[in-house]
Amino acid sequence: MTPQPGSAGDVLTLISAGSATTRSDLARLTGLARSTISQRVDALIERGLVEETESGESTGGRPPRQLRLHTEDHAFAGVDLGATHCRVALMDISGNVLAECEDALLIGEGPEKVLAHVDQRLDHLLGQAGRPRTALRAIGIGVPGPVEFATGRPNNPPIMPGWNDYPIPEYFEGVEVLVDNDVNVMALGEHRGAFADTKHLLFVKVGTGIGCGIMAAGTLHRGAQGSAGDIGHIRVSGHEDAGCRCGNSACLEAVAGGAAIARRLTELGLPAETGADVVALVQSGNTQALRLVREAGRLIGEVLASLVNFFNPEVIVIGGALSRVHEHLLAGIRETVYRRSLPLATHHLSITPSRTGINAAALGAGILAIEHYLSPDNINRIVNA
Amino acid sequence: MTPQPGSAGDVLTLISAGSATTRSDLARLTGLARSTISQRVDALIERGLVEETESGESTGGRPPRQLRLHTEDHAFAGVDLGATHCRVALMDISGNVLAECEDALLIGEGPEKVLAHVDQRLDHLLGQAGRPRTALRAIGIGVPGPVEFATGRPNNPPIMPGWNDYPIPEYFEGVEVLVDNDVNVMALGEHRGAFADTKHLLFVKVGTGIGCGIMAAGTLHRGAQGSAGDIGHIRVSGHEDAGCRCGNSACLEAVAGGAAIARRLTELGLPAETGADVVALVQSGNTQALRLVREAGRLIGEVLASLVNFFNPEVIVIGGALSRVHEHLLAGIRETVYRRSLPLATHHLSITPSRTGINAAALGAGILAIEHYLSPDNINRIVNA
DNA sequence: CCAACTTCCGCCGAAGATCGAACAAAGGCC
DNA sequence: GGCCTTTGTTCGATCTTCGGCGGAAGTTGG
Repeated sequence: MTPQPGSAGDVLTLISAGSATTRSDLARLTGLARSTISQRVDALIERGLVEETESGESTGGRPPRQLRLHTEDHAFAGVDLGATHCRVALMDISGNVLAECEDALLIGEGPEKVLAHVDQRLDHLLGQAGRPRTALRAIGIGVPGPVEFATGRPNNPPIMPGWNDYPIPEYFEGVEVLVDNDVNVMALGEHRGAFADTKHLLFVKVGTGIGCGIMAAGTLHRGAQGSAGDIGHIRVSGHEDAGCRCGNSACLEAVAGGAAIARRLTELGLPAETGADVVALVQSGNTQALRLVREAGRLIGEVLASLVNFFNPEVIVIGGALSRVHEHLLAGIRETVYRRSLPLATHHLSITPSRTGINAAALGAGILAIEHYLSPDNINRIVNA
Repeated sequence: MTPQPGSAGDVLTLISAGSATTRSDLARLTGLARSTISQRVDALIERGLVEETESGESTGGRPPRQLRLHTEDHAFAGVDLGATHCRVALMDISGNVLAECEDALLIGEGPEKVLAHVDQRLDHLLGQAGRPRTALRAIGIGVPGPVEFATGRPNNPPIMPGWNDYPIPEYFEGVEVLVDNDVNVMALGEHRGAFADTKHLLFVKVGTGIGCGIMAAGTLHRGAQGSAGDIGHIRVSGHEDAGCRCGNSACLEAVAGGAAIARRLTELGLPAETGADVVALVQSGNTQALRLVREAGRLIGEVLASLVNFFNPEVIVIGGALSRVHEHLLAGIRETVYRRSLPLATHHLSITPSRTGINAAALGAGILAIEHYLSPDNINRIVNA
């Protein structure tokens, strides 16, 4: 229950985080005797979790033997299930992608069909990477709807017919499965990949709909029912006429989501259906589309301005399909946030486009799986077994 | 760094939280041998942190000796500094109030004068409780403005002239001092006092201004600059004409804060200046005042509806001066939140008035001090010294 | 009222974990 | 090549923890 540094799990955490690459580092960081560290490292090597690489640079004495995660024996999968697609990334224990794939897949087909597809893809990718199925330690899955994280069951998801309360982890046998909302895993992936030393971060996904993943104190904030971050249905002023699929009106998503922009473009005589169509129009230089995207940015910025006052994040990352035209979206967002939020909160705030891009969700889901496996508790269990 | 249950600090945490009251409980909860537990408990008793009380109920065998925090040798202070008042509560280590006092005090007098006043009050209360100054282990202070928690320095506080960047802890020698925003300590006090098993809670203070304390995963979320929870300057729709002291317009505080309501009542020919005046008018049955309070509730509810979608708390507690007429305020808040937030987030959400009342801040500040002192790390340091 | 049973708690030898000193290894520096 | 620095291992000493035993202090049942 208390920080008492020194278990094998802690040692591995330090190696995994890159905080320590040699036995001496570990001794210094943990305060343990060098002999004790050696013993811990030996145990980790014996379990195939750590390996020694070439000797490092000498600093005037014997050069230290470098340590790193042993990347051969284990595999992890990150699965990104969207409304109409499925991406799977196979990763090694240090987060490198070994193989990945993407196909069209309708989530509305229901859990059995979709998960069977995922399972088959997993086998395929494992074969491609030359690793046996038994190497697969954990799977992370991001789904487009709220999930009860502890059980991996979707919780009344609006766009996942047939999935309500379906126990996704039970479908896969012999592997640990973690299921979370897609925006949450994107936030996790972005945080670990690009902003690891940031404590409080918001990841805003602007696609067909609008959602937000929340990193608070370095961990995902999921809220009481796992529905935290559902900012798509926050009301924006001056759009009472815009009805939303949720039954209310003036929801952010109903005026600034990709679908909403597409609809308004269609009304202007520019046929568009999806966020991708909007992006295409903007990239073709259409000024109407550009104006609408920037206006959407302002509306999103209005909501984010409130959330900046409330949550006081260090970084806001903008991702999702529409972030492909992020310069215009960001212009609107920044303009509003910096005008409407308190100076203290905005002074050190940065608002940036996603760095992980299209694969954000799959990578984040994989990281969710890896971090679960590498958690000190789990490692101690493995080492002491 | 890892949960490795068993240090003296952990044992004390279990006793303090009431999770364990006997040595057997401790052995069961920690998984340590009974003999080891006895040794830990002995050390804690020797340091004057734990004491044995009467034997408990027998369950068929020898009755266990009950353990509890030793409340005699230590004292902690919680200080609530408002714009115009100062409350100090002296508490024992288990959070019971030994003595308290309240006086009018203008925070604008500046740190030296105000802190000298606090110091004198502390001596007075210690005398009243019959404890020497040396018994005072830690002081928690809540101030009406943003604070850099790590250093205890106010950060550009708007209503605390002369306090900017003043290192409050250094004023007190030989005692640990923790300084935080007043709303934060109120949230902490309310959480520990009434909603200890709640993970995510918002405490909304409606007084002259409007602020919010955030408990996320059982701990205070302070944000990157310690300005999290500053919801008073979130924009509400349809009140563009209402100018706010922050320079923007349509801020929640400028339309629904106690000062704003008082101003509007004055315009209606009902002279009022402060939140207390508003409360008095409502309690006297004035329908104009009642209408305005309810309307203020709706506006606050509009903002909270957004935050419920974003943060997904289990409980929202309403406190502050205006919560004395909470039935009317809450009616407006509930009405709007339940209409505008997503069903998943509101289904198990409860919105209730504060239970700790007028002393919320002083109690919360005291709890901040006590929890700091009782933190496993600190206790281990004390026991191993 | 007393014996049998249950639970609690301290004592103590055994087992295990950690430490630190000494030593070996491997490079840099002159 | 000799000396210095840093790294890593070996090994006995020390400290911690465990768990069995017995005494303490109750309840239960005849």
